[in-house]
Amino acid sequence: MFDIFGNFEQDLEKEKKAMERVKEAEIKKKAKQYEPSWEEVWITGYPTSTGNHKKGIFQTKITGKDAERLKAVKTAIENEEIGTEVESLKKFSKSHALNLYKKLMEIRRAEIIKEYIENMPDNYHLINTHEQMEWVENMLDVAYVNGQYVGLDTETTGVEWVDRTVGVSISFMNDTHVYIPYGHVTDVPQLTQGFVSKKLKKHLERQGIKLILHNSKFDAHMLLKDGINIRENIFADTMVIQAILNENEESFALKNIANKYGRFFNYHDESLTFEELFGKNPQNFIEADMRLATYYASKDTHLTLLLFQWQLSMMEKQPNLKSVYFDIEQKITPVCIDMEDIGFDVDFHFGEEYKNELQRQVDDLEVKIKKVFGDININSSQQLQAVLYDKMKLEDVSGKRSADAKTLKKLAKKEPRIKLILDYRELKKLLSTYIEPLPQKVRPDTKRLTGVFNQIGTVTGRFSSKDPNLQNLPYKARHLFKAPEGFLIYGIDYSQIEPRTLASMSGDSGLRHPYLEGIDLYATLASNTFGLEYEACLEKDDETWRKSGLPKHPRKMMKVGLLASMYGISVPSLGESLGISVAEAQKFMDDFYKAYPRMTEWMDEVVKFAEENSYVLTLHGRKRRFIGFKETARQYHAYVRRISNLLGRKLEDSDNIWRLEIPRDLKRKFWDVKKEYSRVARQAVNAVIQGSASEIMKIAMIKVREYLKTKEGWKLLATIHDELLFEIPVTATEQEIRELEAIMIDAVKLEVPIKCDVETAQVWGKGVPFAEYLEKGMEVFA
DNA sequence: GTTCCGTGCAA
DNA sequence: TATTGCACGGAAC
Repeated sequence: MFDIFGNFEQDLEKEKKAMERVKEAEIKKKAKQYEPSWEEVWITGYPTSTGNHKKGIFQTKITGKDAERLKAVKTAIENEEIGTEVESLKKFSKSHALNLYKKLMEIRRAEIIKEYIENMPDNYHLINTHEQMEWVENMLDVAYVNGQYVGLDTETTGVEWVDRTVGVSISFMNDTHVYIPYGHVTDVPQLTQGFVSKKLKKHLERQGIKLILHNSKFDAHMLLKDGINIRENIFADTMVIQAILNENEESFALKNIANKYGRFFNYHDESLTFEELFGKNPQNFIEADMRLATYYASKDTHLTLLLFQWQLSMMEKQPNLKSVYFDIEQKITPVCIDMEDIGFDVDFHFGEEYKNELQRQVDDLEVKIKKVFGDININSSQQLQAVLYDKMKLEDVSGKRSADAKTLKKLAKKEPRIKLILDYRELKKLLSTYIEPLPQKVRPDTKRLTGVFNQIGTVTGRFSSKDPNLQNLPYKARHLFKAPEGFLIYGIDYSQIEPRTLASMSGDSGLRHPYLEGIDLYATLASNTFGLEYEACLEKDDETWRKSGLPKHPRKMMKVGLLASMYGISVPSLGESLGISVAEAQKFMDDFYKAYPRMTEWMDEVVKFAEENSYVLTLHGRKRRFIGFKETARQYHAYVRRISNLLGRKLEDSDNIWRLEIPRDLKRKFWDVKKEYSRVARQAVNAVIQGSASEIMKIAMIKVREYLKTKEGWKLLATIHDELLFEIPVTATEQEIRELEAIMIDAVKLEVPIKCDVETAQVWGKGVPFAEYLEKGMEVFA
């Protein structure tokens, strides 16, 4: 009986399923015939023949660059610049769109090239005869005699040390712009490199000619290979000036600056970049139509001259900035060129030995680690996380499954074998980032290792360094660099330059006191903050502070504490880094600020200034701008007032916002604004101190360069923020070294004395105090 | 090949 | 939930 019903039910079920299949088939058929709309393809998506939903292109995961490309393609198709190139929009996928982007760029490029050639301005000239060269020389003469600006730029085979100049463009104030090729691959006649170099050398090295370039260091290095030294005549570098006018600039490429500000100097052009025109391979430029090359090259110097004149007018309105450029940055450029040209002497023998030794140790550790943690790639944080947190089930102390050194050190307390990974990381980093690659990066022509120093590499005024970064070499990697036979390396560093700057600028007599008296800064600060005797705060006294109940040695606390106040650290972070409780950290900072009221007041004033002006000023008038801070500050203070009203009392900095009895939504909004406000407030105070200290160094470097000109064989090798490195003949006298030190000390007059420490070394990083070297002689290095 | 992320070095 | 930087290796596209 049940069977019958069972069968019946089964039949019914079959029937139902059959009908569903028909329905599905119909849907599929419909979907197959379905032609998605333009909107669906890009934005909303549409149903597919398999019954799934096809996502719109913008609904899929897209990286920033691709998003831009896709938008460009969409717009180009909508404007009928290109077609979709598919029969059905169903075939229009993201990858198809990205392919279309390449085509689109190709079409635009061809279009622009054609246009450039057709519309060549009649004041752009190709120079390829002796008569024309004579004409150019005449104009250079006139410009020199009349003190007129001369725009200058080189075209090259690339940006490496092995690359060479293939042509030079020059722009004159009479609106004449020329390109002189000598290394192109072309049927068009060219003057020879030797001829052009000889002629240009005569004019470009003439003392006082006012050369205007964009990224002048590059051209200076390139021209030097043809025997032309322009570094003394770089009157203005428009890239550097732009950084003084706006340190927040997204891109300092000439074309980008021109596109952004061109309307202010009557330059209307959606100019393409070199890469957009010629692709990544410089060879394409060298082989390009000479008319196009002339157009492109001439336009660059033309543009540079126009940009400079606009920048000059902007600096006239802000005299501080004008002097920051002409008194500091302009004169720093040749110092950079010197350093980049000289470089370090490398100890290849030591490098080879050390490399092999490190390699052995790394291999050894790798074997041990794989035995313990399995066959994983130790360099992969992802794989390491999986082993530590999933396989070994270690406690996630960071809350983020971190595998960084800080976290691993904590984990190592429960699992000592993690120490192997820490050791591996340390040695592997040293080997693969420094010891192995650095010796290979020496310049082929000089066999010395040169880096690039960027005078506008930071928003505060400090230098940055790259290729390689000579400012962050670990101690052990510094040993790769030595003084050549007959020379010594000298390191002269400013002692506590940032605290001194703070003491000077804030006018806090308490802060100035230890410097004026020549006693220990941190012990003095600790003495005043904790109310202990000065003597008890020196680190040789390890007893008094214990009895007083302080959590750490007061001098050590003070070192971190002062740094904390200059960086604007949060109290919990200070507690963390000192290993004390938040309450203890809070009390510490309260006491510190109370002991140095003028310093505290000054910091508040800096923030207040930033709130009112959206920028702060350094000692020499450099600006650090915080766009939008006025508004952030307004919102922040409005929230503080609102919350204070709700609480019926003043909201304190030490209040924990999350524990207050106010609406949750308000807490979140306040938290976000406060975060941004505090971040900028920290940056503002730090920018004044760091920026002013960096100016002292820059001014010192300018004066040092003049001094070195009077010495045979003395070289400035590098700047590491508060330190200068020199290569100096062993024959140098104490008197001479003291003169050099004095130049740094006297570079800028502060309200406190400035002090330097001098170190002498044969190998970088293995130096001894100068006094010790004087006493013991070369023996001291044995 | 490009780009992002995590990590780690310096003052 | 600390300022300013740059380089490397892995991973995803």
